[in-house]
Amino acid sequence: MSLDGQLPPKMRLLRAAAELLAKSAGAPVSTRQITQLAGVTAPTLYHHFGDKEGLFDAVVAAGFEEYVAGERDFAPSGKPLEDIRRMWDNHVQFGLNQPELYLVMFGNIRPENRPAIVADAEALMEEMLNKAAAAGQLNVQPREAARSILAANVGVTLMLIAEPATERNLELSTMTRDAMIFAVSAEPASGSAAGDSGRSSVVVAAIALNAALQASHSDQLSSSELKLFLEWLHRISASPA
Amino acid sequence: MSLDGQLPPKMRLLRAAAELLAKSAGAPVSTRQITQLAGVTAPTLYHHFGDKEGLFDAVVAAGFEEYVAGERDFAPSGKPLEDIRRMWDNHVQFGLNQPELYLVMFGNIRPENRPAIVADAEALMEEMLNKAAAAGQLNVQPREAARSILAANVGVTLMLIAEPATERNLELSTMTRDAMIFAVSAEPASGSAAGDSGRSSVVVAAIALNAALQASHSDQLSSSELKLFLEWLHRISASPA
DNA sequence: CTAGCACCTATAGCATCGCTATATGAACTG
DNA sequence: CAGTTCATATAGCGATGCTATAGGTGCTAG
Repeated sequence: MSLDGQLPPKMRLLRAAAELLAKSAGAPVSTRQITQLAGVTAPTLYHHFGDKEGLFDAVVAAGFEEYVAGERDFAPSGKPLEDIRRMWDNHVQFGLNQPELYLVMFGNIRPENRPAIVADAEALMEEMLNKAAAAGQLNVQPREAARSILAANVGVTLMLIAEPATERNLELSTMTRDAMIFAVSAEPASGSAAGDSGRSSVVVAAIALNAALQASHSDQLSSSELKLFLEWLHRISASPA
Repeated sequence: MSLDGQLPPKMRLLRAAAELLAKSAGAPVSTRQITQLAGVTAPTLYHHFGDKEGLFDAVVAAGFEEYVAGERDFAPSGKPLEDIRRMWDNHVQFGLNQPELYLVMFGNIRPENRPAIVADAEALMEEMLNKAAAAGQLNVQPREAARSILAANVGVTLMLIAEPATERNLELSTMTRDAMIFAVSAEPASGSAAGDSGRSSVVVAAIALNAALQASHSDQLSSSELKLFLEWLHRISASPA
């Protein structure tokens, strides 16, 4: 009805679905609404997307690419940990800007459904954490750290979405963010009398070396040697604090 | 059909809904399924609960009371922070035991829908944190700490639910849990750090690890393994830029 | 005992939902 | 121009959430 531009119906369906999904606050969006807004009839939808969920997945995928693009845009700050902070903030902002989309992406994930997007988000975070690890700023395995940080990031975003926009307190985000990053980083942390929270420098160095090795393809060791070497490295860096 | 006990229809509807919701993995549950299992016809449902969502809310409320009861059961440990750890673990376990119920409770929360349950959960956590604060073990306001911890707790639980049960790694939970508790506790801490020492390469990391390994007698590797490991480390360290 | 009354439940059906069997048109290929 | 493939439309099926209406059930009052 209003999206009758010259765009191909597939695109019009995507936009219509995204638009309806965005404005209808939580209420279910019917395929008939979508097809009508797109100026198309039902079979067209099912021809292109197979399923209502297929269409929604496509919308989510598009939104996710936008999200990833936003995350990748500002990487080049020299400080990896600072980049992770911005990544966190960007994640939260994305969720608050498009709450419905975000809820579909992260609020309804079920085992068989789609760990795909979550896995991508984890990979993105891990990639950034690898730089921190290579710089010796990481206390734990990048993968574990990425999962942990992302989990907290999602939890905070969901909680912020849940409360009315007027009384959203972003301090919840920054506080949790810094708590997670601090707990994961190899910063001084020192001075604490209780002091077993920081891990030994062996572990930190091993983690750093591991990340550095995987980043640069050193040819000082044969592949079989490297394999064993990495295994030992992993054993060291996985040792309990 | 099978829940024809002498229980009143209202209770039978609740149990039928809970049972169907629990076993149907994510698939939508129809009112017809529920009423049939409860041995009741449609209007009965709407007379008692007004709405399908009303019925689900009742199920959620019942489940939440069970959850709260579980949380309150073991409070009396002398150490508040230890209690919070158990509270966290109990939360995660509840989510993993009844994933569908949990997803309805925490996965779909929208501003107008029901911050009620979340608020209750926050209050529960805050109550426990107040004891920690009274003992001088807290670094921030109990309310903020409660919100932050609960957000991370929900995020972790959702992430664990999202991945197949076979490869669930509970270490994600304990790691995030301890990170949050540590960041909130009255240790020196100081959340955001700025310290960055220059970026390091494979060589630098290897040298660092070498030094660290020789300084501390790690027992993760046998002596023969360690010897070969150090040799390789040396080879890497000696490699040209 | 019966009349009234509030409560609870059943019959039947509406509007809408996601989806599809089938057919028609357009566009490219030989 | 014939044949094939892709894309859209017509019409309708089964299932869904929900309801207008009516029919029992148990009570207390007369």
